[in-house]
Amino acid sequence: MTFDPSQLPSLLNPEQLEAATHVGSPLLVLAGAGSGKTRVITYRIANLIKAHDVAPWRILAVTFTNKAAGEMKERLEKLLGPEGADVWVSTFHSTGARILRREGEVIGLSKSFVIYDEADSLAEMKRVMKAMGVDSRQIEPRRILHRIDDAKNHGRTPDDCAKFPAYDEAGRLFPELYRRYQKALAAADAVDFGDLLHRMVELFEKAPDVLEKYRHRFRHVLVDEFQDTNGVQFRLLKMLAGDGRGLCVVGDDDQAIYRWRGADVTNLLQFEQEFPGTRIVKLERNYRSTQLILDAAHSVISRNRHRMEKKLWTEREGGDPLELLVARDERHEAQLVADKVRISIRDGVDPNEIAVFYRTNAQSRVIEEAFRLGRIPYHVVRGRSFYDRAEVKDLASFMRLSINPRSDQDALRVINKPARGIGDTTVARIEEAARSWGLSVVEACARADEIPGLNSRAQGKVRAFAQLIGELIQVALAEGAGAVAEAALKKSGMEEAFLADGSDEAIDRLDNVRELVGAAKEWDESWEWEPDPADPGAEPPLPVAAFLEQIALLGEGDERVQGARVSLMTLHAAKGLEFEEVFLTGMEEQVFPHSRALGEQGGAEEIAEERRLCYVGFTRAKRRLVLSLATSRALYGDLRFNPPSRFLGDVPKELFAGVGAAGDRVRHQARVAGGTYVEYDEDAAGPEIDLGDDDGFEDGVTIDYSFDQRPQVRQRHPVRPAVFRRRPGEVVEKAATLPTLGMGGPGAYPIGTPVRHPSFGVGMVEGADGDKLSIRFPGVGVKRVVARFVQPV
DNA sequence: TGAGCGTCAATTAGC
DNA sequence: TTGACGCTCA
Repeated sequence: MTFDPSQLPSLLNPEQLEAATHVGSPLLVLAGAGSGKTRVITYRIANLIKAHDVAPWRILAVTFTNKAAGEMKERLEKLLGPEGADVWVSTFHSTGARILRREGEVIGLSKSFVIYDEADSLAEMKRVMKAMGVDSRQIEPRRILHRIDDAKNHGRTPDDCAKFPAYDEAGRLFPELYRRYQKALAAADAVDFGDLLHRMVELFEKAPDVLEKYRHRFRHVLVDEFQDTNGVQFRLLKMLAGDGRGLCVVGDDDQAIYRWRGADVTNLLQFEQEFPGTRIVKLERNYRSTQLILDAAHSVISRNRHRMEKKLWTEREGGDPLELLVARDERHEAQLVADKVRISIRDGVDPNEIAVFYRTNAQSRVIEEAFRLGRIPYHVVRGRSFYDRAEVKDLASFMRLSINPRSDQDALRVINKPARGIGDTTVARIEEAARSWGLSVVEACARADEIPGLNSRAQGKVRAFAQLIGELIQVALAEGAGAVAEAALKKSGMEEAFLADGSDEAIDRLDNVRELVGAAKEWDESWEWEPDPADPGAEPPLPVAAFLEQIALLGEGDERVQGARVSLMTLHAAKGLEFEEVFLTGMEEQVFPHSRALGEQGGAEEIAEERRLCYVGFTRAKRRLVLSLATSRALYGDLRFNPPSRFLGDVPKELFAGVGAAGDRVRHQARVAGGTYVEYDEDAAGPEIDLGDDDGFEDGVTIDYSFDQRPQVRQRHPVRPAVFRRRPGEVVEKAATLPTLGMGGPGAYPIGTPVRHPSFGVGMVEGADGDKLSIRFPGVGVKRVVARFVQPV
């Protein structure tokens, strides 16, 4: 139970030991996949406390996800007992929330500010745009929010942004939108996720004494997944860590897969320059996978440039060869995977130790279907689906109003939920009144009789809403989170409305909100306010407030565990996990690497990131790695024939089982009905594609996949592709061949074909895309119509 | 208010 | 193909 530092040499390998015990200079731990980094971090913390007499509350350990933070806390408490609970282990964002909650008054935040999630922010931005008269169809609110987030990640205020030249309408409006958005947040006493970091910088800059307090307090700062840090996060770290003597960062540049989210690997790559005197420790010994899997992973990742050289090794030599499943199409692929999984389970593999990965969420559908059909228990690992449900958010909004009635966002969300006769017009009048009086929506509602334009019936309903919130406030002041949740559910009429509806869907929703009530009650039982040793005078927050903070920042969290099931997830979601058997599906160009990374806007860095993603996927596997691809795939409504992923080609074929392995030359041959042949050349980066003729079929497409000239798969695709594409969006062939769809009968519509359309008359085919034809009709112009609506003339 | 329909677009997703 | 969104009509 109690940790003894003298045991460390027997618990850790030499590199881990150094990482865990080195003190006196900044420390960068390059921790390869499966090298035991969490172990190192926890032992390091334990060692600081036990061997160096550092008070637990002087240590700050930052992670990216609540899950990681939770696991670390748990381990620490196991190692150190109650003392472990005094270490600040939290995400960047919770750290921000915690400090802002305490000190935010300096920058105009009350102690009860709310945290907006994306949906809240989006709604707020839409309102800002509307108020400014900006057409939200012309300028996407999402895009603006993204830019705001980006600005915050770089520490830029609206004024800073105004200094940059604007290239378009959106750019011209941006600073003002940003400014007004921030103003709206401030008025609502709210912050968004970006603010939790950005405003902390603001706080530290405005109040050096506050910064000094925390800098002095946190003698040791540890950061996990350091490759995922962005600009502000690094800035905050630098502020807190000073010269960096107490700073220890742990990360792996090969697992940097969040550049698109603002993460900047250069934080890691240039850490040494930033903090001279940095000690670098590499953890290359892997405790997870077989050597064979590591070799495969290395063959993929080693093609990236600009990486910190490292190579994983393990004592688990050899291992089972990789497997490659080549399927006709995505359904077949799912089928093959399901079959293999079923066999594994039958042979005794724990379903919880099996995972299926894919690049995009859309791919999960067919896999789920195959699993359902095959009666294989599975679950799809997603983000925070529970708390994102509309009904759950509604109830949470009521709860937020109970501690912060100024949050217009929440007020507007639930003012008519369930429907209580406060329509759009009434809401608009309330908003207008609130604006002119400088009051919040709830405050304005309380003065319903003074709002211009409301008839007495509307006044009554509006006043009742204000009263409802007033009652919830009373409950919040006197009782726990559970009581508030329950009161909100009952008094708002939500429960009644769901029951009155009675449909399966309504009952389902009711179950969800009841679950939130249950979660709040459970929270009340287990939560207790622990004063911070460094700040004993702080007064405890209301239990509801603490609960809401928790769920605002929480992901799926403690997902209710329900028995043995196979996990389905995206590659991104797979980071940090491990499984005995891993199935990596969709190993095709355009799918993985994703077309977005290959297209015009995709550069070398995008491909490199896809490659890292592949590396992450491979290194999740402990014992067995199965890769699969589909030679044809229905995507965005039409059929694509994607060559095998270049990542397959990177893996030496000796690592694969059976004849014909990846890395061989792959040749496709296809013939399209209607006499249209498509030439398809690919550069050497991907396998060689050759779509020729000579399949002997009248229509349909035949594709040969051969590996080293030995035919592996030869099959006829019964569906004829409308168009072949070389790159997304680019029509390669001039003629379009259409599937047999009703009226037109089999046949092609080459360019120049005259056709008749029931409403536009006779026109000439100019092109095709999917099952749509572009046809020029005299006097009408070019129309895109569904092929089955036209007939050849 | 909500169902129904046309249009448009189409990774990844942490807090 | 699917899904989200905004608009119209009952």
